[in-house]
Amino acid sequence: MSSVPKPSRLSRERVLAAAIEIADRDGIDALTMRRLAEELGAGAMSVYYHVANKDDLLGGMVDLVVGEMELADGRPDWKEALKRTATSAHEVLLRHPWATALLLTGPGVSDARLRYMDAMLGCLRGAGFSPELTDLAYHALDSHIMGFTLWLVGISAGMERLGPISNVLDLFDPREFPHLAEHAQQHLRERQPGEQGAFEFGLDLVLDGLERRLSAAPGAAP
Amino acid sequence: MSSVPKPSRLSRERVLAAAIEIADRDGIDALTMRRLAEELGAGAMSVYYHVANKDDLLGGMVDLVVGEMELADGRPDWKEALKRTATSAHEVLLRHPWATALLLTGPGVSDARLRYMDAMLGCLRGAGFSPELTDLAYHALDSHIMGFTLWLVGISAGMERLGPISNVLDLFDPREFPHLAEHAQQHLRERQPGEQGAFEFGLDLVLDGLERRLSAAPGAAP
DNA sequence: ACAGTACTCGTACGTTGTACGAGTGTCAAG
DNA sequence: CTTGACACTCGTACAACGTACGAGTACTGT
Repeated sequence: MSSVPKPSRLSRERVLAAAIEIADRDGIDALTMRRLAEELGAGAMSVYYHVANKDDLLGGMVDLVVGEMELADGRPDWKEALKRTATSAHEVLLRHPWATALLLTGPGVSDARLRYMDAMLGCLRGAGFSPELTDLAYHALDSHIMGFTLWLVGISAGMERLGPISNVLDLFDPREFPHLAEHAQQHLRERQPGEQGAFEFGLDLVLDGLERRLSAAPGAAP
Repeated sequence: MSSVPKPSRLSRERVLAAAIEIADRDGIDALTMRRLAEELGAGAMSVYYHVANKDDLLGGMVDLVVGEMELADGRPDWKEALKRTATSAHEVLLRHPWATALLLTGPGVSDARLRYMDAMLGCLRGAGFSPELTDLAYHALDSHIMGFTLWLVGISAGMERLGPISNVLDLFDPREFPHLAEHAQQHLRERQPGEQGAFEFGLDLVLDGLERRLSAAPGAAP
């Protein structure tokens, strides 16, 4: 009768979507197989027909998240192209704060991940980087994207746990850690624009450095 | 009779040391409260007298690991000083592969961590960076250290899971991901020196960029 | 109508973190 | 020596987790 499967029927897509919703809303620890099944209005074990096990579930979720990222294209301005993918990846990962840790510690690499990597590598090679430099550049960029994002979601989670305000100076003695005190006050001055700026600052640092390395030793023309 | 507590008595130090040993040897997943107690020759619940709960245990472990890291000092060559802390942190984290993820996702900041941060911030301020630039520089450096290290331990673990050799080209179609294939072969050319070089490459990228930003806008003399 | 396939789910098991409270040893004061 | 307080150990028990197993149900093509 129904050409579209009734909402009571499950599917891998519905399972993954519900799992992502739970993780986004209540955190990755709240994502239980039973809780996921409940959200889907199904029995606990029904999920296992569409997903091999929890690792497979997590892998599928990460896959979808990575799929949201904008791929590096072959526009003439390679720095701009890389900046766009990097910023896109950063923003996507901030939308799904649980994903970054999974991406870095997860078991396997998904197809979407391979596509993302390949696009970035292609962008670098197209810009004239040698295979060796491309390799190094890729890891420098990826480290910054992942490292910065993971740090940001980490302290965001920490902030929430500590309550709304909780004077920062209660956490440590400004006498013992004078530079840290200054650093904390620095962070309280600006809000979101400051954090975003920090990501782009480090990104520009890496990109500018890469540009200099490129002009110092341009790749051999094939 | 015994001035030194008998080895059958536990202590927070003995508990944390045993926990780190288990995590280093068998991975963080093998670290169970029961397994830890067994290693200590004690009953499962005895551990809880010296440690509030598992989070406290993990926090204490991370604290010890961070304590191993070489602090940034005030030597005249600030780039060299930062390179030393960064490399030290990288090496320490490679000795304890489980620690990086905990450091970035863990609940609270420990005293050792605060000391480490303060030393690095102090080094930057001493080099003449303004508070704003110091803030940005610190996060750029930290992101690279953590991001690169976490990526490295991640793929190391992944490699072990995949078995000894397992031709890389079996993982994806070189036709579909040509740049990725080149990247993989690039990685197989050199061994350990290549990976270490990649960390220092990204580090130099950041440090060189910071030096340029510094000379472009030197900090105000206090 | 029937066989087969696709899918659902109730029950049950092993493992985990840890709350609870009863035990043991040591030591200072009476 | 007795007594009580304290520091510390640990056996039992429970709730929550991932998931193996197999019986149940619904849909499909013949």
